[in-house]
Amino acid sequence: MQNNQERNPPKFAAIKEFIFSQIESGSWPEHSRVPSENELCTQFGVSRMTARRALQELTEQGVLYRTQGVGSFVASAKSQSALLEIRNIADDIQARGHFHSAELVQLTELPCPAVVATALGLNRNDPVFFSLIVHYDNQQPLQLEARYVNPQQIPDYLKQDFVQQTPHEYLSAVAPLTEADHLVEAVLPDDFTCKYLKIQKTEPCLRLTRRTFSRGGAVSFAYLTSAGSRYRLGGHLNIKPNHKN
Amino acid sequence: MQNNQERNPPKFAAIKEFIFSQIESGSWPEHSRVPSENELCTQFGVSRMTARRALQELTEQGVLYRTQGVGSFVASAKSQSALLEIRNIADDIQARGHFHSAELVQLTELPCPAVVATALGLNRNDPVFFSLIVHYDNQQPLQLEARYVNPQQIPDYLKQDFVQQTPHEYLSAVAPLTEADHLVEAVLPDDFTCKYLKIQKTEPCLRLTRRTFSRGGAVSFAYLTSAGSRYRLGGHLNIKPNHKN
DNA sequence: TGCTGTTGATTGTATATACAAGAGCTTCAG
DNA sequence: CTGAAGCTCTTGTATATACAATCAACAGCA
Repeated sequence: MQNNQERNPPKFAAIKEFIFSQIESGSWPEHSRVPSENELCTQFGVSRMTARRALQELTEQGVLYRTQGVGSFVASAKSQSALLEIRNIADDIQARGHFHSAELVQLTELPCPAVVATALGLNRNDPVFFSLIVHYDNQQPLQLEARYVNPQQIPDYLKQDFVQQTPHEYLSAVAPLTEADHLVEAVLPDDFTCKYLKIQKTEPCLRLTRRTFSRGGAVSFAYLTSAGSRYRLGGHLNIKPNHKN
Repeated sequence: MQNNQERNPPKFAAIKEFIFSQIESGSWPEHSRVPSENELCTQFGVSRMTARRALQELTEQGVLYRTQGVGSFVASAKSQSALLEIRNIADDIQARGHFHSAELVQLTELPCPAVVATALGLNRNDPVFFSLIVHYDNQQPLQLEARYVNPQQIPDYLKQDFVQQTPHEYLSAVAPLTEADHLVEAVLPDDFTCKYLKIQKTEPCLRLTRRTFSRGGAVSFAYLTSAGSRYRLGGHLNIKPNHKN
């Protein structure tokens, strides 16, 4: 795997990439059927065991699920990534600028996901501003933040610090969350997170959520995703109450 | 997998169990060679692809590692699980009793692991008491606790609640940790955790550590492992400062 | 001694084939 | 109309075979 010197790209890898790209581009939506083993055989001119291996590995990676006697299907985005759907937009807007130890890699407008709508008191599919920020600590990517901003609260938002907090300040800001929010969960990283945090697909991550408020109401909602192993050193995750407002 | 009704136990599974049992019992120590694919073919009277599948899956599970041209070897216990070494003892002592919503599934004495020695102020390989506790919430396994108890502090330990705290109380007790401890990390579950929390190998877990103290010093050290998905409902992880001492 | 090439063992990839098991559908008898 | 039987497609397991790629060890030569 690590010694892949373009010697002889395996056929099953090509099939995997084909299937993954179809899902990634949205051509094959959630829970839709993917070609059966035999169909892949004829499409790619390979034996069934080779086609099978591609489907098998994608299943182990959580991209597909299969049922004997029925077929293979695209797993839900929830099990893959909430960010997968916007990945195609992101590649164009990388590296917008540097602010302290953080980097804004994406800034766009999106229809509001359900979770965010609830958190910000908006309606589903109302427009929200979406930004993606990588936080660094001594040149090492430490945390990926997906931030949704309430457009109705932009004036208040601009008064807040944007990307100027250190990662430690971000983490210590978690405490004043309301009970309705997820506090922390463990997830497998999506491709986006892998890319920016420079980790493997199999390395579990920590995800925290944070809401900020002003007198006018909820201003922003953010997912803060960190590589689990980056926090095994003592002191990083020194959560303490931090009620400033 | 879940519909294993003893219909037709696959041959590759039998080979996997054989290899795993050899490692578990210590017959095949770390980094020792395991039989090659062809050797397993003749030993078990199967084809190479079947023997290969057994080795392959054990490699994916972190039990073995393989090198082309060389062979297959037993992975270090560190990459498997710190609990693997005592798994053979555990099966006998399951379901000792029920205390509220927790179940003590193992109780034994062990040489002190390095991490625990540091946490409790003991020397490496000093004897410690080890207990394994499954916490339930409404019949659903919620958390697996691996608790190491300082034998020198047993009197103080017996004064503390044993398995009578609710999972929520356990989590809220995290706050008074010293900075030297890991607070929270995301890990992939070992076989033990899979078994007791009824989750898949691929579902990432949250792991917290907790130390308890008395006037005499550190009393116990525990790993608290929870299925990540179990805590996505609001309110479970309501961490707040809880300095009772 | 030191280097090179060969050889054998082992794992990686791939094909062709076969049968079992599960799920959905059609057909047909009652 | 209903239920049972059968058909077909799908995935799961298994075999036999072949070649490629990698590594260790050995033999032979300078």
